[in-house]
Amino acid sequence: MIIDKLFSNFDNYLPLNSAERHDLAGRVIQRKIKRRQFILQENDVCRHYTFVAEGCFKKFQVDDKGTEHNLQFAAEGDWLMEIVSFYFEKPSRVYIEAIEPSVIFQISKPDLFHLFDNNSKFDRNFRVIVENRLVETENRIFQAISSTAEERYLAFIKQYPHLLSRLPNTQIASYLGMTPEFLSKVRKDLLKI
Amino acid sequence: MIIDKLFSNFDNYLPLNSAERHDLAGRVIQRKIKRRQFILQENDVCRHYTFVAEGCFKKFQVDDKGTEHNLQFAAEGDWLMEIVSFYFEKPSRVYIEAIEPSVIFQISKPDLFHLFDNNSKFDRNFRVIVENRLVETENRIFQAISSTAEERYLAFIKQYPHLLSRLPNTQIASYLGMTPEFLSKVRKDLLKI
DNA sequence: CATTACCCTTAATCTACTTTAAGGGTATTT
DNA sequence: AAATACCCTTAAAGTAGATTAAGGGTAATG
Repeated sequence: MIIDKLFSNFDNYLPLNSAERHDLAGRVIQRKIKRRQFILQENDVCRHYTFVAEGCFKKFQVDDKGTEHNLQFAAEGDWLMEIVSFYFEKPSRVYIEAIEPSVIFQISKPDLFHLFDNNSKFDRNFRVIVENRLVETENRIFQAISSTAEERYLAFIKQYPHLLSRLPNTQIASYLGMTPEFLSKVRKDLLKI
Repeated sequence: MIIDKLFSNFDNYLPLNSAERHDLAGRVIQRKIKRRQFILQENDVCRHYTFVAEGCFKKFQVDDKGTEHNLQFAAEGDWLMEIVSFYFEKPSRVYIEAIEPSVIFQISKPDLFHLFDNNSKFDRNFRVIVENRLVETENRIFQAISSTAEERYLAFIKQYPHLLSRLPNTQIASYLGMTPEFLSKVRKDLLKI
């Protein structure tokens, strides 16, 4: 069953017993998402926490010139959200779009808060999910302000080897904060060594 | 009383009643920190969540060449932590140093978990503290990968006007990912317009 | 009071990265 | 099968920002 991927994700934190799994299953919605389909657009309110069971998404923001900048990729086993929009019901500044045909589980704010109120293990688990995300973003900031384009690309390869073959280089360049042309040069120079 | 600054910080989330304030007060340690004093060094384990009641800190990471890169400033009312180090008791990769004489409140992991276990309001509040931090870091990533040095400096002025006069430009340049010399140029060019 | 340690600025030179333009390859759609 | 939309690469020219070096100002320290 595909929902087992959701259950076993919690084994990384505080694992759920069968009653808790049942509670969770009753509160999530399973959805099939096509390639190029958006599950969140700018100015919409983010109504769900999303767990990716299969496939891959990109979360990105668009600047004044209309250029997209990827903030996060999320593949199998990853969580996705736009926190301010979700908790404060503000319009989202980001888009979330499927890069591959995907299967996700989504949970709404009322359902999530119901879980929080009935069992503090959910509070704890979702705090850890956010904490993990914070660790990733702080690492990225350090790299963005301290590394060259080549160093950032090498760090990406090391951290996300499973994504490398699945993503077009244009998307990786956007994530790493450089142009696709320059990424192409970086890759060529690395082969020479 | 200076501890009221800690209590009233929670008014931004779920405010504490007097019993909860009493519980919290019994679990935090108040410390006076001198300018240039470190409260966390690389390779030490981060044993506390820190709340800044007075003064200002910088959290930074050092690259291979020995250059410091500021990840965060924390002044009155801000929270500071090195999440991975704190929760997993791993050696910290960052330093935290006082920029001004400061007063802080610190809470250890056992004391924090005691609060979590006895009252889920603390779980909830500390989740929101981490969420707020995540929002800030995601905004910074977007700026780091999409903006010029001038745009990043203008955004900094707008977001942290209270820090501008308290920090030397060398520290701001390190936070924004540029050299102090170039920040000086950016500031000069802005005056001309 | 003298001295050292920062800190800010300016300017010349250098380089990492962007922009623009173009050509060929491979999916996706019709 | 043709047409369109992506995608990757290369290369020339342009620019944002780094590096190096130097001078002067002001705050911390003996």
